[in-house]
Amino acid sequence: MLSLRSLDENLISHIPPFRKLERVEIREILDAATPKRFSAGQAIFEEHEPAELFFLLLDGHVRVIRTTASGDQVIARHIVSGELMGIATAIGRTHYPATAVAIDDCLVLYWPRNLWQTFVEKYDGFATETYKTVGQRISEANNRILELATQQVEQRVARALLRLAHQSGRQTGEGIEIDFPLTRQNISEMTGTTLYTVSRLLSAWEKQGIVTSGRKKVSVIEMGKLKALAEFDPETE
Amino acid sequence: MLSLRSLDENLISHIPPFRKLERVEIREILDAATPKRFSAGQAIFEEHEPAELFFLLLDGHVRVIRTTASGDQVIARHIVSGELMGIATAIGRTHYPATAVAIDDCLVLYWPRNLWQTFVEKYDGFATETYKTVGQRISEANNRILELATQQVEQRVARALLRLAHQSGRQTGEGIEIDFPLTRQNISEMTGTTLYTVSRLLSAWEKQGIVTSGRKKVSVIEMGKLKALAEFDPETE
DNA sequence: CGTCGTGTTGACTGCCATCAAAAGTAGTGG
DNA sequence: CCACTACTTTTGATGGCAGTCAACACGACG
Repeated sequence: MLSLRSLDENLISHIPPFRKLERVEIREILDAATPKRFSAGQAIFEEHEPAELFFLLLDGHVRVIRTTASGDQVIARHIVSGELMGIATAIGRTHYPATAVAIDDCLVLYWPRNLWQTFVEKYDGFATETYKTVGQRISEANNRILELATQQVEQRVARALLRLAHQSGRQTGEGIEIDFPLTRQNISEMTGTTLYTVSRLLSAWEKQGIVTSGRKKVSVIEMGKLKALAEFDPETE
Repeated sequence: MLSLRSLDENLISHIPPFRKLERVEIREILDAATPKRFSAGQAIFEEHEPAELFFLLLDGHVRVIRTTASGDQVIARHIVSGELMGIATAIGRTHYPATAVAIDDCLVLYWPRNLWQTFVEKYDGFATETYKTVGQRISEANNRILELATQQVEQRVARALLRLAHQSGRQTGEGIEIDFPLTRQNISEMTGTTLYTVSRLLSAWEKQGIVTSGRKKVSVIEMGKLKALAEFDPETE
């Protein structure tokens, strides 16, 4: 675990938005930052709150959640270490559009909103890199729309697992384990289905040796077969 | 219809990204622009093409479409006059993420990609306003994900119609008519359903006096009732 | 050892996709 | 002006995917 005291330049020098900066500049940025720990389950910021701060996740995993009027939850995305979050202000939003919850113990840095403008103007490459991030998130969102609109539940769940394995996977003896706690319910909230259906799919896949799973744990064993399921198109069959 | 010759400052002076600019600046921007007409059905730019240009729609309606590997189409959004489009470059994309097709006859202005950077740096408010636009599109995308993941087809179609009526509605004697050609198939591609289901819904609603519809035409008569359908939540009933 | 959160499985249901066929609407050219 | 064609829309019949409900099993943790 990273310590609160060791805010040295190496911490963020390799992260895209800061990569092109001089050590002095990184020093400035770190001096302006406040580090904070969040323990598993704690909310880092809440939907509809004024976006006073923006964050950089240094360690841990964060789930970004939106809730409907009727109480359904949808997981918008997962944030892994090295990513910025709560950057509503970058895109002209004054309030957070979603809630961010620490999945495991997290270490974040944060800055007041008004420093965003400074960073953009003062630090070369910061704007470009963060807008690239924004662009990627738009793409992701549009891809999800495409999936939800055109694919079957089985394909969507397969894709979700592939993305998680790719993004937060840890190689183990057996296969690739998703390295944060993940319930059937969580998966259903990522894919617009129910925990029952996810449970049935995982059971079936486990029988075929494609995945193994336990309580809040999922590992992908046969990447290839899972990819096949994700790309399977009943029309062309 | 606007003429190609009448590129005077009033054309764009009221549009958000340009609103704060001096007449001289607007003149510069217009002098750098190329106007072009597209007739109904023509593609303005295509998915996966390098994003060499960015556009401003001056008149007409544009549909933004994505196509899956299996040939399904999804309508990402509609663009109405006064909106920028093809601004992939703003968010660090080098290629267009979707295809834009003229729904009716359209008049657009376009600029080469490399002028984007100039606009952002030189013209005050341009960056802020366009990033606000980007932010709105992210919100829209996330809202659609929420809808697709949690709502029934009926609610999604109701919402889609409400949005269209709001965005491109024209008050008529009877109600609010969506002022561009719109088929059942189009609506189904906006909502992730089939043209059959949309047809059934519209028929049912027409019997209840909520909408009227004809070939490629839909009008909303009873806004209130349609809103009720859009918000109806089986769980709280 | 009891409790609570999580996961599994079976039975049932219903929404909505799919398929098929026919009717309505524009636009075209003879 | 009408026949012809292409597209759009409607409606019925059918079936299946996946949601819902219920009951139970399992594991973690105090």
